[in-house]
Amino acid sequence: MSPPKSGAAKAGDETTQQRVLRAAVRLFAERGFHGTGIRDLAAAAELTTSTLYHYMTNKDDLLVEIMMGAITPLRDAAAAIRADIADPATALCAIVEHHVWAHASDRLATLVTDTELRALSGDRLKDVLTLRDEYEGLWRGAVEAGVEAGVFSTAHPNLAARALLQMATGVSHWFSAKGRLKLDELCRTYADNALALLRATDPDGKPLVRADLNVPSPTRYLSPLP
Amino acid sequence: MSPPKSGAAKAGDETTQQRVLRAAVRLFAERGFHGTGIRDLAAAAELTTSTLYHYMTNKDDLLVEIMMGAITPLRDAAAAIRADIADPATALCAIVEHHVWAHASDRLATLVTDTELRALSGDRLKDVLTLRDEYEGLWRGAVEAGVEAGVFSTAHPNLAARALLQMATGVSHWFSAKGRLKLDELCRTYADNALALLRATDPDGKPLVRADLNVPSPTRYLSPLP
DNA sequence: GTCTATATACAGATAGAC
DNA sequence: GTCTATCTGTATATAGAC
Repeated sequence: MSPPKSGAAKAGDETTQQRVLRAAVRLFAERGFHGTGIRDLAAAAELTTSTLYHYMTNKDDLLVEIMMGAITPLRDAAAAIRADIADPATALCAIVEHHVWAHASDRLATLVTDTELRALSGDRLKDVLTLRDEYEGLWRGAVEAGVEAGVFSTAHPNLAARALLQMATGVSHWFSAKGRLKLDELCRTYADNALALLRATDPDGKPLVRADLNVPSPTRYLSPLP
Repeated sequence: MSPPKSGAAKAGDETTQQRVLRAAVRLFAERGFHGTGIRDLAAAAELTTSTLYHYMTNKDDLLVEIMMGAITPLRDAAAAIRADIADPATALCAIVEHHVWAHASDRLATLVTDTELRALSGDRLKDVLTLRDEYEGLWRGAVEAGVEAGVFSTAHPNLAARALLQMATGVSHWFSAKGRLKLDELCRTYADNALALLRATDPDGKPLVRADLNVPSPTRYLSPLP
């Protein structure tokens, strides 16, 4: 009930915890988890190391927090898309586009999530892996649904799903908002690439392209921010 | 001229330097470069830390050596394929298959190469990046050649090339020789996926599949081992 | 909530005997 | 070529005053 002592006054202001998370995401992405020291982290968040420990329990848990925060909305969005959209080609496009959109617009957090799994072990690793496996399962399911419906044609559906996922995840390695390519055009192109790779066809056997479909905007399935 | 004091007697034996490299590849892949200590490295190579330094200059250069050793043969093979094979679809398949073959059969070294670039800086980073950019350029060129010949159809050839490369590189994250999928079948599937993604067609406009082509074996373009 | 100061362990790398 | 011993710096994390 009492007003906060510092910051967080106006809406849109960043809490100290968010500042810590943002600094960690940037440094973990630039230098890697083990390449980032507590002192680097504290300096980037403009805190002393002791104060830093007031806002986190330890470095490992900070990484888990970043990863969970990146994967959970992806899984929720993919689950919602599969529940909402019956047409396999449209659903797959929506999943691909949401994934690409997230990896481009939250590039560093997704990059950390995809590259620092080996820094974790034990229960922390298990928790993140469980979530990630759920998410991958939704991709596999989307591909399989299309194969069963006769819309997709691929010799190894599971292999294709993994290939598509890794292709789309790669966006976080190079995307720049300053580049020539607009975000929505990028998403559409990856959806088209996915349909092509799966040799998607309409009932007449004609190759299916994204423009034939009514794919919802990638921002449609945003999770409410914490 | 004098016989070596220890090991390296019979052909097929491993020199101490090779043992160091092998240990480094395994540990860097498992724990990451910064997650691997000099002591871990020495223990894995069954040496003391001092003796380890007799076989390497320092940890950074060891990483560079691993990366160069992984990328150089890939670049050489892709360059040879582009020089040898005029047909764009066949050349692209050969490049994809060689890449997948290398990433599956030398999984850990390629994984390290693809994930630890950020551990390098300065000239060391520049050297590796130069080589990697050359390699990526060969992929781009192969895709563009097919687009210009009217064999491939894609809205963003450069984007497609990068997507294909990242898709194929992903193999090093999960492949296991013990799995059900045979290596040659894996290579063929990725080549087919690549043709599909590029919407490759024959002169009659019929979708092209890998079985229509005369693709050389991935082992055809092996570099002689050092 | 924020600080100074520090505990304790380990990092990469080397000296110098044999 | 291999060893024991060690240098020097930095790692994560905490104690305890304010």
